[in-house]
Amino acid sequence: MTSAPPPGCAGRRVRGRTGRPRSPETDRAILDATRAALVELGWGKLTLGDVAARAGVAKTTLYRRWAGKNELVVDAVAALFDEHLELPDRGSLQADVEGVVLQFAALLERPEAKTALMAVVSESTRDDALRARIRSAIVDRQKTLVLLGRRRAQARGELPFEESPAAAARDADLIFDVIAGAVVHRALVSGERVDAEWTGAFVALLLFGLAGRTAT
Amino acid sequence: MTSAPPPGCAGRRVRGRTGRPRSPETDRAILDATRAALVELGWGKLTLGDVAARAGVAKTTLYRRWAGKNELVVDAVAALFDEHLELPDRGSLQADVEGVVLQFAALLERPEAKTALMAVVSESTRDDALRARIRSAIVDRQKTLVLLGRRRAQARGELPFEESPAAAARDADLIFDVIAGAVVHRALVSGERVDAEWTGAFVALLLFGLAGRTAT
Amino acid sequence: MTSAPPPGCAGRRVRGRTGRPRSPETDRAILDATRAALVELGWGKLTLGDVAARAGVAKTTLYRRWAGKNELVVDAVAALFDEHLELPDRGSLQADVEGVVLQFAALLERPEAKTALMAVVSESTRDDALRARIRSAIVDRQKTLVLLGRRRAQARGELPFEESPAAAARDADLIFDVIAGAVVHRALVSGERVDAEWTGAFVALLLFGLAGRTAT
Amino acid sequence: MTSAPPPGCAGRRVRGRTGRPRSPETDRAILDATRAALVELGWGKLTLGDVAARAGVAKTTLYRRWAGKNELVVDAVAALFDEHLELPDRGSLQADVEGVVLQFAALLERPEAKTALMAVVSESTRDDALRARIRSAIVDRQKTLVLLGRRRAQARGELPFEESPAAAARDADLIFDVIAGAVVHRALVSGERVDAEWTGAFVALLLFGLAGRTAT
DNA sequence: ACATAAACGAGACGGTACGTCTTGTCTTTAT
DNA sequence: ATAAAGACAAGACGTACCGTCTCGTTTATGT
Repeated sequence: MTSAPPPGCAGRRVRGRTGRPRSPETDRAILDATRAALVELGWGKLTLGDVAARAGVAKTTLYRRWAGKNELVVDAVAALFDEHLELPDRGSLQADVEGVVLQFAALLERPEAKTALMAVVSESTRDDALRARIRSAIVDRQKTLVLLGRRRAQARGELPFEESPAAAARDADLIFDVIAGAVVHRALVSGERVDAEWTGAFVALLLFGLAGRTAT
Repeated sequence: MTSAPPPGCAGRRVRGRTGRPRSPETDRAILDATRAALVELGWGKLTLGDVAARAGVAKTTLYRRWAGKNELVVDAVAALFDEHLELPDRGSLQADVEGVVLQFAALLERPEAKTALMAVVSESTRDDALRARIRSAIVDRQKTLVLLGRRRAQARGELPFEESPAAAARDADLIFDVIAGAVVHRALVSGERVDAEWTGAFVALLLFGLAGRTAT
Repeated sequence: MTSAPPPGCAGRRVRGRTGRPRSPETDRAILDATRAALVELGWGKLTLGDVAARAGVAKTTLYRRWAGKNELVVDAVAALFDEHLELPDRGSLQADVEGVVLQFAALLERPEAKTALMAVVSESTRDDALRARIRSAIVDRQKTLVLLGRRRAQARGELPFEESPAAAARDADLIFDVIAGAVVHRALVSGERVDAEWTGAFVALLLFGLAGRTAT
Repeated sequence: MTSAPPPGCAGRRVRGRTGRPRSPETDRAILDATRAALVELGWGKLTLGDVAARAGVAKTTLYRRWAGKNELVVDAVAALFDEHLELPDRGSLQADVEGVVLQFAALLERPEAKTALMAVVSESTRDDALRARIRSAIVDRQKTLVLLGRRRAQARGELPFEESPAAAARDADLIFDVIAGAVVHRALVSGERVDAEWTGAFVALLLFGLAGRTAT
């Protein structure tokens, strides 16, 4: 999960060849400014006029490329996920899961990710286009980690192969929601740190279950 | 989780006995109007002026009792949680968990809960007072369900007693984050329905773990 | 123009004899507070809540006695005119007029009089009741000075007796408007000081006219 | 006093050449709306939001050009003075003065002038910038009429030439305060009409003085 | 002495306007 | 054609006062 494909900013249509071309540096400057503003102001106080000023860019330019605050922030945050999530092989399913949990937790400690993630999710509950954008820019990218981890565990013999592709997909979705959900809830709703101790306890629960732990 | 203690709206200080007392009907009218406005407009478009108008109340009156949008919405949503979450004894740990998961999912399908919950969580990442308010008004109330469920399961012999109060508290927190997190993530981030099938699979995973399921 | 009749605050009706009587000190405290607030804040920023607070009195008490800002300020300012305008006999018409002009100018240098006078006049252009109140509380009191001065000048032989009472009244009104108008305009509109030099030139003009001055 | 120089609205600074220029029609629309609102509502009830709505303009646009109610109203009223005061040669000093007095009186019968003039004068007692604005926008323009009238009277031999420029200026100021003050006081404070009869008596007094009238 | 009734303080209340801010569009000049 | 600057209409923001109201308390009578 390293080389990001073009951020796919919504307003960008395939253009004719005439006219002054859009500066690609401008894209970067705006996204950087967005992240910086998120850190300082949070979602609620973030304004597009302020982002434009920070980026040294006219508001017009900003609106030419993104439809609004939501779209801009999704793109700005998506880049963070691309840069910071990966799944090196740590030799066992348990170690792999613990690794990705801690990585995800580190990401969620960044103020720009923390604030923005919940905010855009909140907005997406009333905006289908936004939900789709979040799914493709953020959720689906994370989900590949689950698929990769399972494939490795299956190769090691830690997990059985699935009976059908449909069951496999359902199961991956479930595991993804449990892992991502637990980490997000711990970090943002409960407001507690996701440290090694909690991670260990969580992965134990995930692998062996409430009942399984009892038996152990 | 039925009889709600007074909603504890923050602005209400212990006052002297002089002056006209605040009308308690006004409190209710404002909270009802807030929920109605959330359904229609969502968090982003919600306006305190609009809430005041719906409640047939002056903006001043509203600001006299709540410091802002966040505080108001937390109280308005907290009431929903109080009214709609309970844990009737269904005879087994598995049935109890499935019951509460479905109940929680039904709550999260209400548009006012959906939008508002994530929005205030997002804001709480930059506002400690708000986080405390959410914790006491929403999170802690839900957490009692976990404690109650565990006590029952222990009474039935499904779960062992904890070694220490500290360990018990840590474990309850973990279980709570896993259940609530998974349901919220499924419903709001992944945007999929939390139906009986998913619930069954999730509870199986929770009870027996990835490894345990394999063995079964 | 010394012993003021009761300030005649509008709201005071003849009451039954039971019930707690209104405190006369409260009247004074409110009028004093009004003048003090006028000095500090001016007409535009003056608020009745602030006056009440300064007087150590509840807003209700204030509204029980005066209908609003205008009425209150007229009464507060009228007292100033009562206290500060009089016409000692200085031996000649010229000296008498110069004396009253300087006295009036001194009054208009008080910030509370300055601001309040023009403000209530402005309001009175759209409020007949207020105009009547100003006339009886302020204008008529000043006008008696003109009548007194003319009587003295006639006794000295400086001015002839009028042919008819109607002509006498018209002439007194004219002289009053010229004197008061010139002083007010100089002091408040032109914003220049009314000093001995200007007063001398003005009274010379008033007595001898543009043409008469030329001849002299 | 016909062709008005640019109204000189305070907020207008010399700007760079980029950016959308301010619409000059907007200026006119706002000033017209201000006068209309003054007629209907008077100074006290006049609302900048209402003015903006009448002018079909956003409040922001209004505040971009004027600092507040006072400044706006001064400019709106100044235009009236520019349009309605002039001094055609009527052949004699007496006729000239009577003409300008009646003209000024007609102006002061307009409700927008009546209310607004005293109100801004009242505010100007606490605001030096406002006083300066009134002086340059209204007072100084009127004063030129006095200068013009005197020059004509001197040319006709009705008045002598002044000994020094300083004395000339002092004298013009005095005459201006007497004429304007008397008319304003008669019209607004005493609340009586300035008709031909009063005007005749006033101009006679002005030309010949209290003593001079007696001799005649 | 004891009721009656108004005055009084405190402060909630429904309104209205404030002056500022942000949004997304539009219009200009400059590159 | 794109960029920067900034005007613009729209409308929400949170605050301040308005004038009214509802309380509980106090202070004069009139019995």
